Amino acid sequence: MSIETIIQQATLEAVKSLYGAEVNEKQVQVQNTRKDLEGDITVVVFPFLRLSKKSPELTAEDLGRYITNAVDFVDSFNVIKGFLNLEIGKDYWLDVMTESYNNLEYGVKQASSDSELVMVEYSSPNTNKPLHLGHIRNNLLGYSISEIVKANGKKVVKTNIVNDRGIHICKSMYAWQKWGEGETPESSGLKGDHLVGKYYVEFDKHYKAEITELVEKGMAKEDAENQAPSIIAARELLRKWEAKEESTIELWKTMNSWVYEGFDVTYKTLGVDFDKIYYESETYLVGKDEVLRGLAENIFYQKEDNSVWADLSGDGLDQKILLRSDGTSVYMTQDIGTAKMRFNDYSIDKMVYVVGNEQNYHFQVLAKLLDKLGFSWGKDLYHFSYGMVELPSGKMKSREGTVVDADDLVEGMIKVARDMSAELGKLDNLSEEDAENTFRMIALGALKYFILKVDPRKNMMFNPEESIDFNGNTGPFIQYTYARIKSVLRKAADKNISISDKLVVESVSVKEKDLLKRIALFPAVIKEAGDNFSPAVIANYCYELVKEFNQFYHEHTILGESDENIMNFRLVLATSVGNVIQKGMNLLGIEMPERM
RNA sequence: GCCUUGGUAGCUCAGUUGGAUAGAGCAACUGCCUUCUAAGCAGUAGGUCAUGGGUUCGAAUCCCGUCCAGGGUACCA
Repeated sequence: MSIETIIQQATLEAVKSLYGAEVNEKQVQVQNTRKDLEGDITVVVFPFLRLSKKSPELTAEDLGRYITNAVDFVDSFNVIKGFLNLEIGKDYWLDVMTESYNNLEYGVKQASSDSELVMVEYSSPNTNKPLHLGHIRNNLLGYSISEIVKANGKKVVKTNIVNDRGIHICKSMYAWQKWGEGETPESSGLKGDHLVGKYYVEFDKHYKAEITELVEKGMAKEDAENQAPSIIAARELLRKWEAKEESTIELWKTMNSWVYEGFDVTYKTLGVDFDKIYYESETYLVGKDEVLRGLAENIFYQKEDNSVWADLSGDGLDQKILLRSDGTSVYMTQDIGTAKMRFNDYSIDKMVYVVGNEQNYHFQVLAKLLDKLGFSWGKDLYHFSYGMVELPSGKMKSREGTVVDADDLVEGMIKVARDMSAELGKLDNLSEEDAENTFRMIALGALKYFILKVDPRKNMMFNPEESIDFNGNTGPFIQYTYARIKSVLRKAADKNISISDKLVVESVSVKEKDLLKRIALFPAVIKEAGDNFSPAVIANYCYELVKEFNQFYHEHTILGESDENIMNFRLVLATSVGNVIQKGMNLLGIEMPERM
């Protein structure tokens, strides 16, 4: 049980015993004591004043005396205004340290066979262009919350729904047919997804030019957009695809396979993975069947032009189209099919969709539709809605060439890590392979931390000019501290200093106690991150812990300490800090280098 | 128009279920490498928490209004 809970219970008892009144747990506010004041844990007594009918000071005195007597861990107390500050004895802190020292999984709950099964959908790329910075945020968030949910004792299935069909891929296919001259990833030296993306851009260029030309000839813009030769050709390809025309399917398969090879490289670089991948080409017909069933059961209705609609006006939403007048599927239809397949494949207790906040409305509607179709899990789906990544120039737009490509970004960061490392004269005695691996860890640590430390719900700003920092509140700062801890432990081992968790110390200093307070908080932090689906909670926690350790590290010697007990204590403390930050950063998908 | 999310230091961001004097990093300026790794540490400066009201012992936090910005809004995904 955490110290906060113990104090909370004790306060409840105290109020009951002293004033004869029951109070709600929520009225007991327990918090960490301000740094500059005496004490460790503070109880706010204002809520009890009307029960005690005394001044805040006297009420706090009453409670302080009671709690000090009742709880072994509490050594003493002081009162400032309406705040009761309790001092926790060293035994409690030593217990926390021993636990976090011995248990590498400290703070983490293990899943059991009857644990809840959570499916997390993330990434969900289109196959017509490479991944960019926005996808990076999606992938990192999806991977990280999967890890965090696991750490909260749930079973997790990571899934990816690949949007491999539709007009967008046909655009790339058409452009490649027309202007590609048989170019392949091998012949061009381009990564597969970049090659296909190149033809998507090529398509758009010609398409735009055709529209301009038609408009100049006096056609209305809307008509021009529908009658430009390129778009007509792309639609023709889509029709052939749906009719399973052999050469079209063949081309589609080939180009998609190029893209998948490219994506796999990017996923591997980012360190994300999936347990199960779905393809919309395999789910959209399932969705269509479900919609037709809904129509037969009068859940949906059909208009004169044969399009199928859902009326959600009774739920405070609008009319929503589910099948076009030509009978083809829309995005929503596919999501219904995908959901059905998933719930057939797994006994999912909770479904989480990691999708940008521009689709908030879509998922509101999806939940309602699934519910109407009789899927019990429909209304419980959780849309993990994250904000966009903005550039100083505004939104990322592929047409305007303002997208930040995922592969380029990572490549650039590795280069900066390498250069900076050389400048600082680090890692000179490592093998080239080990050094390269470390640069990669640092670069990705910087990128991942930069993205995950901000509240996922908010839009975030990324300035490519200034790029991502390696100093201050960053991933590398945390990795650096970790590497130094490892270095101390290596040196201790070299000197044959054995570390024991049988701790014999007279007292715990203020700085040491601050560190132990943080460590004691770790299980609660994991829970909070899990409850709120927020990697940022973990990131900011790790930073605070590391910052405090760095201050400690500069003020105290560890290996040079003359008192053997104190040296042993500090080695255990350093190890505990190392364990906790490694675990925390791993929940963010960030690897920790032994040296840097 | 309607729905929705946000606005905290020059910039990027934290800020626990309403609690004590508003917190970091970057950028600027000052110190500190013969001391376990200076990707570090210590310090200076920088704030009308968009704005006006309300709720109460107490508001960046909760409620209402206003301004500004982002997103969505029926055959794109």
